[in-house]
Amino acid sequence: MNRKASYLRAMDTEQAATQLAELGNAHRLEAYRLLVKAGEDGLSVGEIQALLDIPGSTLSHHISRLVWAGLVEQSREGRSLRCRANFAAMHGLIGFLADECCSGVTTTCETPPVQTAKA
Amino acid sequence: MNRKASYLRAMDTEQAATQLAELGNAHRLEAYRLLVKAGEDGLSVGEIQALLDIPGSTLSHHISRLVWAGLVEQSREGRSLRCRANFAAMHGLIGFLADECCSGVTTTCETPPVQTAKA
DNA sequence: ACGATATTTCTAGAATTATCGAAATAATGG
DNA sequence: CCATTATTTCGATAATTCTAGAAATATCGT
Repeated sequence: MNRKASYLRAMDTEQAATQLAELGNAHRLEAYRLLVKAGEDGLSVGEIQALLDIPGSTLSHHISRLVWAGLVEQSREGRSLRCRANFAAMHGLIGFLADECCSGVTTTCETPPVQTAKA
Repeated sequence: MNRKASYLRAMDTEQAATQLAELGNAHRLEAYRLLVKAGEDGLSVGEIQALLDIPGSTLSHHISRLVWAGLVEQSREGRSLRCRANFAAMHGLIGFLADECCSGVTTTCETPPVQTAKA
């Protein structure tokens, strides 16, 4: 953890490793998946905390890492901080993994997924 | 790092996090990508070492983690240990990441990628 | 059995990460 | 301004990970 996400260039190994490492923790991965499910509406930190049931300081630590890695974005809404998955980053990461490996992989959603039900 | 890959069930968060964490290190990710590129031929540990230029003990440590996570498989060939990417695991992981997110993602290669040139 | 090659295991220090309570900061509504 | 809610920052500790040299193990050819 020593390099910020840039998005200016195609994903390099270091950036991909950074993002994979941040997703490589069960708490963070669960939080991230909740955000992916939530789509463009996102979730507040408190909502995530209620769903994951972990101490606030611990969750804050994990979310800040996801934000640092460029996988999650935050914006304040009153007293709450709303978190949203960065879908572009996700696609970039999947593309990186699939590159040189899975010729059939295509990611077609530029925007968040179809909203069926709120988390 | 406290749980072996099972493959008996659909990927769960813990297993996905384990595999993501193992890919979340630049040395391991580079080694893994070399193996993905190499396709079904794979590469020996020594060949990977020559390409990555890191001490043998360090590389051995990283490869053992990839093997432990189920991302790489090894088989002895004489004095060398041949390493191959586990493409099924890779597809499972990409599927897990894409699930609930990227409706357009499909991975179509069951077998290693088209062999164009050796690494 | 010996020597050479390939790779792992052992070991240990440095660095990073995870965890969480307590205190601090931010925003809102009286 | 005060109380309340939401979240982060601080601080401390335990645990894990990274790194790499040295020694050990495995395999082969002779």
